[in-house]
Amino acid sequence: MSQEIKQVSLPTLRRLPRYIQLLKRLRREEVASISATIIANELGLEPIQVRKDLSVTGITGKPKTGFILEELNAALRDFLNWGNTQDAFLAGAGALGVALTGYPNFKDYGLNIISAFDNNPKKIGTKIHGIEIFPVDKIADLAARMKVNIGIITVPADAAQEMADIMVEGGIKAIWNFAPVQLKVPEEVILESVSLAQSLGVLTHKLAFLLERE
Amino acid sequence: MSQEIKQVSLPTLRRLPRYIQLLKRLRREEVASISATIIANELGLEPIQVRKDLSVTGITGKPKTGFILEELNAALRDFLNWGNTQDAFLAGAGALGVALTGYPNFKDYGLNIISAFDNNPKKIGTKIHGIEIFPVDKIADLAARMKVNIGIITVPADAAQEMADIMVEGGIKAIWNFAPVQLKVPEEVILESVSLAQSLGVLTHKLAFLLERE
DNA sequence: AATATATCGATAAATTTATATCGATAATTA
DNA sequence: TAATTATCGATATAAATTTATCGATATATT
Repeated sequence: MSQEIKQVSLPTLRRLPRYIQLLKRLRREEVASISATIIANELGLEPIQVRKDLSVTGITGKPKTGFILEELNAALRDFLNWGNTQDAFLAGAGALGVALTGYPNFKDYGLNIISAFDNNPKKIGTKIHGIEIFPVDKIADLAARMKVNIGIITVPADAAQEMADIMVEGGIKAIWNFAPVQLKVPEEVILESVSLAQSLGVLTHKLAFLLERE
Repeated sequence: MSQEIKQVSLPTLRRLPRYIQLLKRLRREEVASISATIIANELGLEPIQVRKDLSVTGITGKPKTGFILEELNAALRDFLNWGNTQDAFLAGAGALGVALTGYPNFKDYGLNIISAFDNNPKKIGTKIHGIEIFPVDKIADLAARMKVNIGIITVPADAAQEMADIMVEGGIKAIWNFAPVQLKVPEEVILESVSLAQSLGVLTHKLAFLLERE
């Protein structure tokens, strides 16, 4: 991590998208305002925690009624910079890569995958969900020229570090890693990993514990 | 969460799979023993933290050399119950579902997807990665009869809660949710969610912060 | 108009989690 | 064989995070 003036704690930051998800549903139900109490109930949190989390966005609520939904939504999205869509490259057009390019909600999350990359000659030149696939060795050059800031890694574990290096070389500033390895990147590069193993480990351990007690 | 005698903290539990991943690589390099110091260096953690984490498995190391790799690996996998593969149902044979069924490493993580379920009549009866697709309304009955403990949800957000309800009805004890919603399940059911939005939110916020300072 | 109620937001306390300290010990080196 | 070094593991401290308390205030109710 960089020398960032850590203003908001990671646990708080991680909860913010959950609030947005909830608001998305409530907007459809045309709710006008919402209190921290209700949010907490919906998400299984404590009202105090919700209030504290929301305060990082600078928003203020009103006693008795809570927060104006649209205002809160805007404040959260602004804090995560989701209104300001960033272009991204995706490396690895396998099943997971294809799934990600087809995910319809990323535009709401401030992410726009503009190109995919793969080593498989059969895939190069083809399109997945309207996104063209280029050879992997073009990543660095294209990223630099197009000033792409985000790189998504969906290649197998043993190719992931090389892919990260290429992305860094191309000036990519943030890597979203789906490969099951710990990548090494320079301090100033943001690295965020989605680890299925991590999540599954929590589940299997708890399940084992549960089954044991039966 | 249940009334579980919380022995191991969630942060620790979440790090355990990372240790296993590292060991997987080191095993191929035929390393015989490894110290907490080295593990910490590889994963960007503190040696003390690693030692404390590993201690939950009951393993002990030797001064100067550390832990015997195979022993450590076994202890970690045993703690997560990864040696004891559990059958799982997957609901939602879309792109993400397909990607998950094709993921080759789940068998190492104690997970075995045995059947998939979908509402699309065109998909029913077909196979993905050797796994047959059944109609969604069969989930509860089949889960109960086959004593399947794990359900994986990869359906769209608005169908996810219904799917969770069906799984619970079928006696499924642990749900691995990939839909971007907060599911409501009975207290005794384990719920573990993979939230792309959460992870992406951390990334986009940090990136915005970084770009702002340039 | 007065009272009751739900909620906010600031400050304080409690809890959890991470890190530091240090004696003991196995391997290595002099 | 003695001294040195790296590491473990137990205990203690520090830091981060969550939860509690409480006065203030906007809305609803009597």
